[in-house]
Amino acid sequence: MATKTLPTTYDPRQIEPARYQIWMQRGYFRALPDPNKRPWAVMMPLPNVTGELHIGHALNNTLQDLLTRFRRMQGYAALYQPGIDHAGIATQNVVERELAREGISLHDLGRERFVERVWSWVEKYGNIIYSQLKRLGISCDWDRKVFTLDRHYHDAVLEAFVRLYNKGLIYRGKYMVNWCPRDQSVISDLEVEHEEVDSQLWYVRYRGVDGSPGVVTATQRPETILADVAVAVHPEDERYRNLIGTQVIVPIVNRHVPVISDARVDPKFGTGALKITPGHDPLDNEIGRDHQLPVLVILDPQARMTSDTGPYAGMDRFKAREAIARDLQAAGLVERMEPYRTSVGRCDRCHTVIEPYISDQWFCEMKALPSRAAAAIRSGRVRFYHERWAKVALDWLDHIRPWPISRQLWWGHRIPVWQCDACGERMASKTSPARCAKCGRGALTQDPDVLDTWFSSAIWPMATLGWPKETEDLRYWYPGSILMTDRGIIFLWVCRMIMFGLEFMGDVPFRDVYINQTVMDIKGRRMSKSLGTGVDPLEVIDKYGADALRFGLVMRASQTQQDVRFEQRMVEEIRNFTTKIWNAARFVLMNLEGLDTHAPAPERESLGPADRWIRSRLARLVDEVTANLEAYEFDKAARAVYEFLWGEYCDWYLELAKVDLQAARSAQRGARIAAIQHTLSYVLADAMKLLHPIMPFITEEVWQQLPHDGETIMRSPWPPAEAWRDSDAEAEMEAVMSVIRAIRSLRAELSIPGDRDISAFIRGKQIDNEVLLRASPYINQMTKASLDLRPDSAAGQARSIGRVLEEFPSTEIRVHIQGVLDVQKTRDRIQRDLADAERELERLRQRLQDREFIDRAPAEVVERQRGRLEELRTRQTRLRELLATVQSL
RNA sequence: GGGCGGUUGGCUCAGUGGUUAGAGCGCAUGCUUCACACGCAUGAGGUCACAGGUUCAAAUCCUGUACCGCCCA
Repeated sequence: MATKTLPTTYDPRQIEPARYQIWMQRGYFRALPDPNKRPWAVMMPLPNVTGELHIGHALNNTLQDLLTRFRRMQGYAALYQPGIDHAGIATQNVVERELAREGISLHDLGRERFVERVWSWVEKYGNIIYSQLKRLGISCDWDRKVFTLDRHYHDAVLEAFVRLYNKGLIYRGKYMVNWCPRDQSVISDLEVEHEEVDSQLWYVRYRGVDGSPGVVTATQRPETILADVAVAVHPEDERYRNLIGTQVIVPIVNRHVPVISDARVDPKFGTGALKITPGHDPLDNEIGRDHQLPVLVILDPQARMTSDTGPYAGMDRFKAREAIARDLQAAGLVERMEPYRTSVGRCDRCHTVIEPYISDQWFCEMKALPSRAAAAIRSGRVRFYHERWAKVALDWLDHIRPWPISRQLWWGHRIPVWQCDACGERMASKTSPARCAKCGRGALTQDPDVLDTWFSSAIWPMATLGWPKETEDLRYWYPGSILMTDRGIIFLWVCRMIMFGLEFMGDVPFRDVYINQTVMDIKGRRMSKSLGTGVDPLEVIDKYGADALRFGLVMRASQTQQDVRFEQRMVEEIRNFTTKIWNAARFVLMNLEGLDTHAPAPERESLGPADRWIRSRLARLVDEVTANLEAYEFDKAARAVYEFLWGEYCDWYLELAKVDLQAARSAQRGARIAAIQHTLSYVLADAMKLLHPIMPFITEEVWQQLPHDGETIMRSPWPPAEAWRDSDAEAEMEAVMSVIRAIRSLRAELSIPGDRDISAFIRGKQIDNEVLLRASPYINQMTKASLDLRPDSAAGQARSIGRVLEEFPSTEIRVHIQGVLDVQKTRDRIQRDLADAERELERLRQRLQDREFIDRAPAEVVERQRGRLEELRTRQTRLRELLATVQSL
C-alpha cells in the first residue's frame, strides 16, 4: 500500500453533506424484506409538518439511527421508517395566522379553498425537517417516507375508524369537554397544560327566598353565577344541615334555586357551600346530572357572554368576570375577597385558557382497549427502558377516561360518518354512501369534523407498513423492534399505538419502548424559543459537525438520567475528539508504506507485546460496545470507544508503535513491520466500525482510507469479539506503562528539562526482568531516560531519588542525581505518600483485628484485605528507605 | 394533593454494598517531541445534599428532611 496523506485538519463541512449524498445515491439506506436476514425495525416518531429540527429531535433521531446502523452491520434487515404528521391544530393555526396577515379569515375562504391553501403551505414548507434530518446523517429509508394525509394512510385511518365504529367502540355524546375558544375546537385532557396562577376568591351571598340570610359561597368565576342552578353542601356539614332543601336567590339574575346536599362537596374549601353551574364546570356538571338539575349555558363558543345575559351580552369571559364582580359589590353581596392560588388549563397549541364546555363530540370507548394494552405491558410483551416508565404508562391506562376524537377543524382526516337528512340515521363508511341504509333515501351529509391527529398517528406502526393490506412488509417487520420517544407523549401516542396495535393486528406494535432524555439548557430549563433557551442544532452542526453533535448527545444518553443538559461546549469537546481520530488516521496512513493489504493477519510470533496488548484491548472493547448497545446503554458504549481511542490507542499504542516501527525498519525485519502496520490499521478500522453508529461520517471517511473490504462501512460486518484476548500482554504492558509514568512523573517533579537525558534504575523484582528488557526501547524513548536493568543496581544509590510505583508496592524507580536539583517537591511527595500509606495501614490493621469482620465477611474479602496489608507494609518500607536517601542528600 | 427523577471535585457527568470514589472540561506547571496546540506530559482539587437506620462493611440499601426538575389530579 502506498503512503497516503489526508489534510491536516478534519473539516466536517467538506465531508458530511457529500458523503450523505453518496450514501443516498447508492441506496445504502434502503430496507427490503429479506428472508435470509432477521427483521429489525424502528419507526421515527413522526415530527409535525410545521416543525423544525430542535435538539430533542437530534437526540431522538440520533439514537434511532445509531441502533439502525448497529443492527444493519450486525446483519439484520434494518428498517428505519421516516414520516411526517399533518398535525391538525398546529398546521391549521400556522396557515390561519398567515391568512390573518393578509386580512383573510378562514370563513371568507371556505373549507375547500382553505384546505387547498394548507396543502400548498405543506408543499412549500413541509419538507424542511426532512432536509434538516439529513444534515444529522440519519439513515432512514427515504423511499418509504409517509405523510399522514397520503392516500393510503388516509385510507388506513378511515378503515380503523369504521371498524371501531361498527364494533360500537366509537359513539357520539354531549359531554363537558375541554374547549379552546380560540381554536373553536374540543381538545383532549392530554392536550391541556396546567399552570399555577394567582387568582382570587369572591365570597358571594345567596340570600334565602324567605328573607333569611341564606348562604355564602366562594367562587373564582363570578361570571358563571348567571348559570347557577343550585347551591350544594356536604351532607354531614353541621353548619348547613338546616338549609338543605330550602331555596336561595342567585344574585343578579334573582333565580330561585335549591340548596342540595352532595358528598362530593369539599367542606374545607371556601365556606363549604358550593354554587352549582352544570353548564360551566365539570364537577358541577356531574353533581347536576345526578340531581336532575337543568343545564344553563351563558358563554358562546368564543367564550363571550350569550345574547340572553342582558347587560353582559357579548362581553368576553374575563371582562364579564370583572363587570359582574363589580355589580355584586355594588349590590352589597360580596362578603369578602381573598387571593387564591389555582391552576388554569391552557390549550397546548395556542395557550388560550380552555373553557369547560358542553359539546356534542365523537368519543372512543376506553375500556377494553386500554385494559388489553395494560396487560401487554404488565406481561412484558412491551418493555419500557427505563422500566419506571412502564408504571407511568400503566397508571394512565388504569385510570383512563373516554377519548374525544373529533376536532372542529378543517385540516385533517374528515370523520367518515354520514347522517341521513331524512331519517337522521348515522352510518360510518370509507366511501360516500349512495343512500341511507335505514330509510333508503339519498341525501346524506358527512360529519363536518376531522379526527384528532393522535387518532391517525396511533396506527403509525402498521399503516406505514401497508395496513390494512396484508403486505409483505407488514408480515416481515410487524411488530417493530423498538420505539424511541420522549416521555411527554407516552400517553398521547405510545399507549394509543399499543391499544390500536392489539386491536387491529392482534399484537403489540413494538417490543421495546425506549424513553429518551429530554434535552434542557445548561441550567436545566426546558429548551424553548420563547424562553430564549433554544439552541438551533443546525448552527451546532455547521460549527462542529453532525458527528460531534451526535456523539456529544449520545455520551449523555444514560437511562438513569431523565434529562440532558446541553451546552455547545460539550460538542466542541467532541469536535476535538474527531480531530484526534483524524490525526491518528493520518499517522497510520503515513506509516503503511509497503503493506500488502490482502495479506492474511500476522502470525502471533511477529506481534510485539504492544501489538498484542492493543488487540486484546480492542477485543474487550468489542464486547463492551456490543453489550451496551444491545442494552440501550448508549452513554457507556460512547465512553468506552472514546476512552479506548484516545486514552489507549492514541496515547499509548501509537507511541509504542513508533518505537517498534523504528526498530523494525532499522533492522529491516519485514514481517515485523507488516505486523505493526497491520495492527495499526486493523485496530483503527475496527474501532471505526464500533464508532460508526454514533459518528457515521468521520468513521466512513477514515475506513475508506484504510485497507478495507466492501463499499461502505455502513454495510460492513460488525467486528466479532472472539480473537486476540491476551491477559499476559495486558499485564505486561500495565507494568511497562507504570514504569514510564513513574519516570515521567519524577522528571516533572524534579524539573528536569525534556532535552536532558537521565539515567534511571529499578529496585525490586516484582516486574519480570524479561518484560523490562523487552520494554526498554519503549521506556527509553518515551521518557528520554536510560533505564539500568541490573537488578537492584547498587551504582549510585546514594545519589538518587525516586518513587514507589503505584501499582507495584515493592518496586521503586530511581533516577541518579546529577548536579544540583531541587528535591524539595519530591521529598514532600514521599512524605505525603508515606503518611497516606500509614493512615491506610492503620485502617486495615483495625479492620483485620475486628472479629466480626473476620467471621462475617466473605473469606475472599478478608484475604484481599490481608494481601493489601502486606502490600502496604512493603510500600511503607520502600517509602521509608527512599525518604532516608533523600534526606541524606 | 398524589407520583416520579435528581442532588458525587469550579462545571457537566460515570460509578447500585467490599482495596485509596473516576472521566472530560476548567485550573496549575512544563513542552514549537517529525499524527494532532482542537495537542502532549505532569499535577492540584471531593466530609458523595442533610439527619437517622440496616450491615462486619454504605456514595451505593431503608426511613425522613431540604432544595431542583418533571408528570398526574
